[in-house]
Amino acid sequence: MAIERYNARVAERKWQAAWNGASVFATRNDDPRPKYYVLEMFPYPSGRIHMGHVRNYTMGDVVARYKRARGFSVLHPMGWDAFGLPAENAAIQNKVHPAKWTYENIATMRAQLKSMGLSLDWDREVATCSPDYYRHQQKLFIDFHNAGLVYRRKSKVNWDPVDHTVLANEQVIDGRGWRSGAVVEQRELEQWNFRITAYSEDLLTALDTLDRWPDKVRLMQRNWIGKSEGLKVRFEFESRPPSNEATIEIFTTRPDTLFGASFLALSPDHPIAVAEAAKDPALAQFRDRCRQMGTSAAVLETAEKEGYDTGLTVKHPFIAGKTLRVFVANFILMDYGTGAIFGCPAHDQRDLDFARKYGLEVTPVVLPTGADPASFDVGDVAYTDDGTLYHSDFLDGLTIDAAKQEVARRMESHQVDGAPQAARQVNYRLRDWLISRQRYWGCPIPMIHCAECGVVPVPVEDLPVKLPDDATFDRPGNPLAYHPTWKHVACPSCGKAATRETDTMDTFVDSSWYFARFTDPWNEGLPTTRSAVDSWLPVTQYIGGIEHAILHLLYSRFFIRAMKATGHVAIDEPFAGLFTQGMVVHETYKDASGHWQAPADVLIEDIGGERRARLKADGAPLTIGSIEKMSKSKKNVVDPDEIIANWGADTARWFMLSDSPPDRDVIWTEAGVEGAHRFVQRVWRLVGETAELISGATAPALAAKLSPTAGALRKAVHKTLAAVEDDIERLAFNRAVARIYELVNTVARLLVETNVAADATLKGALGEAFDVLLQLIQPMMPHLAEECWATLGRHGMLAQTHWPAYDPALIVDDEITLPVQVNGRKRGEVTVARAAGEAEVKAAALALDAVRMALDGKSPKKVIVVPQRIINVVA
RNA sequence: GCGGGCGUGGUGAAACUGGUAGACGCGCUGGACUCAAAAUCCAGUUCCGAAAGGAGUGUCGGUUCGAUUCCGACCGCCCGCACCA
Repeated sequence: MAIERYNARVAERKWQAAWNGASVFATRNDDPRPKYYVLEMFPYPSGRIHMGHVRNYTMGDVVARYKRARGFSVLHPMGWDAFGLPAENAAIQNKVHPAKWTYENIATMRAQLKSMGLSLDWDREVATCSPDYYRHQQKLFIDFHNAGLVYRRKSKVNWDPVDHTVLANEQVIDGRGWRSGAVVEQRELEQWNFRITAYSEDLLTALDTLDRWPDKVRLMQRNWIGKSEGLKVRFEFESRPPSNEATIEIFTTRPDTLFGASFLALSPDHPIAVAEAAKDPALAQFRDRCRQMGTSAAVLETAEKEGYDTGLTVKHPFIAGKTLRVFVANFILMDYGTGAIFGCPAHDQRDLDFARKYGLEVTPVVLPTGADPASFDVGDVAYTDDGTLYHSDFLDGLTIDAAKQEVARRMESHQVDGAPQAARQVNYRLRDWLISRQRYWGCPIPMIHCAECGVVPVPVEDLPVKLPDDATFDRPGNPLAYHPTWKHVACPSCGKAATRETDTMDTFVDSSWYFARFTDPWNEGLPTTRSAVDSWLPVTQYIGGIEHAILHLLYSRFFIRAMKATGHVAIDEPFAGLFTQGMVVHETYKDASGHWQAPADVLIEDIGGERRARLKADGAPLTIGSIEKMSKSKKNVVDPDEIIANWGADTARWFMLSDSPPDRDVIWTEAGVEGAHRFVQRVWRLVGETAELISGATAPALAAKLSPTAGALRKAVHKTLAAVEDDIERLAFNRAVARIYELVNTVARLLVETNVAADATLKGALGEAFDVLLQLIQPMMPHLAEECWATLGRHGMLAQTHWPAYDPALIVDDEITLPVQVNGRKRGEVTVARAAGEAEVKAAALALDAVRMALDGKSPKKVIVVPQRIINVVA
């Protein structure tokens, strides 16, 4: 009987409709079963989904379907990170309103995601650009404001001259805007900030509780927060400067090296530097030069340390009569520590470079262990390792740590100009989160500026502050600011004419709480419903790209803390489990004139074992380039729509899971897709060939005494079941796939080699094998699994079926085969009873020909028997 | 510069806490079926060697009965941060 090929196009549409019709994936908040919240990072509606989405959402869907089958009430929602610049750029370039552009993209991408057969609860869909969503974000903003977590301040900002907007520090990469790539300029503007630094310490220490996060991400966040403990030290001026300060305060993490101090350096933006510059034109000039210097990594690396001697001097705190010159230096940052340092050239490379350039004294004060104090000297490399203090008076002989303590102790109790000379200080690299954006397509900041009352929050009953529909995009700058009427309102406090805040929020705000909104997106009155949000959060398993290791994940952690402080949630952390998946990469192809060519237009041939590429259209030879992340610029993209149309969603899903470990990059290849599709057809064919044979033969036959073949099959089936469970729990999808291949190979071989019809117990075992196999495949290839399930005449939909339990008795063997090594090299193997004692195992091993030959009549020095594992004979 | 990670066949990769290196996939080779092709099925496929045997997880050393796994040095690649005092 010929079996028709599996028609993915027809079957996938059919089952998607069937799941939808039965609302299989709609999740109820009042479901009493244990909850499991699996979430993939929601997409930006850029136009079409790409292969990265396919990989991300396939992984999440495997987890969702598996956990559902395991009896959990699974929340698996989807939404749209829908505000942002591309919509506004489209408005400028194509004269289409950002809302229209965005919602059309959403419609396209929703259809694409649905064609993948994802088990999503679409009833909970949210789009961050909808007033139904952002009204609640405005409420959160006001609550944060009232709790002191939002403030406005004039600050030097990173200004993107192409996008005409302010960027957060995190959005400046190598001195360029993260989206536009334009060199960022410095400007002073009144900006709204979230006080993320209020949680610096908590965000840092709580990383230790996130034991289901990758170490790498936790380390990145730890470094980003950048805690350092040190001392703020006040140096007394020898002579008061014209600005009339008595002291300069510096920050140091190395107070132990104070006896090696040879100068002080101030940031060009330090108040004293500014004040001095007002009277010293040369210093003013120097400051201008510093400001013009770029901030890109390339510039900084090559930039020389430069300083300007202010002529001011300060007293050394411990060495009577010693004075230090005060420089303004280009390498001192104003926004870290106090914007001033003391330089100890012997033990800091930058200070050393500076000292050598300006002929300043270099006195080593830390002696490496074992070095000779008489001869130890620092050349052009500062000594920054451990050692013992010397040349340091009362610190001599102390360790670095002890010296730090001693200096702090003495200075804390010593008064200078009416205050302690030093105070212990913890510094963080983390800065507050600047959220003001001068753009239209974002969540309006719900504040009103009144000449009388100052800055007043919009009353909650007036929310949302909606974006005007009739904005225009024909000139640069913020469309909200030059809209003729939108910003003019009455002050909520005094009723007089006032203006709205025209800044909108950074889109990272939108994505900082969407996972909470999913728990009850129907609540019109409040951002969250406490009973829902507290029972669903934290997200059990969050899956997304490593590129969000800092920004999105740190902001979300801050947001949950702020939402807790304002009574919107009870939890401490948003994501209990985090998984960062690798990228989808592809070969690149270039034609003779250096233009990139798309994989769809390329023909790959194997000529004499060498892969060659030609253009499909005219056969022109192409160069095969390196494997890189799929990107439009290199044209090495594969369109998910085409793959799904040609091969089916299940083939795409299976390939995404099978080839590489999920946290590593996966190389998309045509051959790999063909292989995946071959497997789809193979399963279908096996089911088709066997359906009639095993119909009606299941459990009853198993009760009888099994034939050896049937018994062996059952063992294989249950072992695979146990192993795949374990693999999916660890998100080791590639291993699960390999085990499923093995099981299918076993079944296929059995069908070829055995007359199944003659063995009733084997029919039963085979029936069970297919039931289990389809269940194992279901999370990964749900349509195929359903179609096969129906073909076998099983009842109901697989998507609603409970996961089978493996029989623990079947996954252990009565007899085991142990490798036998001689001197650590395998020489043979012995098969013994599982329960065999050490003596018996040893005897069996020594009886092996290979072992006897190796021993050559002598008795072994030692025989190591590792139970259930291995025997090693030491000759 | 600082911090972290990774180097396994032709190739994507397996090998849980030290215990049979290369499971599974791709590719390739041979065979069956076919007038032929596609599809499918069977067999083989780390390297050297006809075989017996030997070598082998970036390189060199160490610990161990036993090392892809642990330790040290080096080489190469990747990622994050970066004048953070």
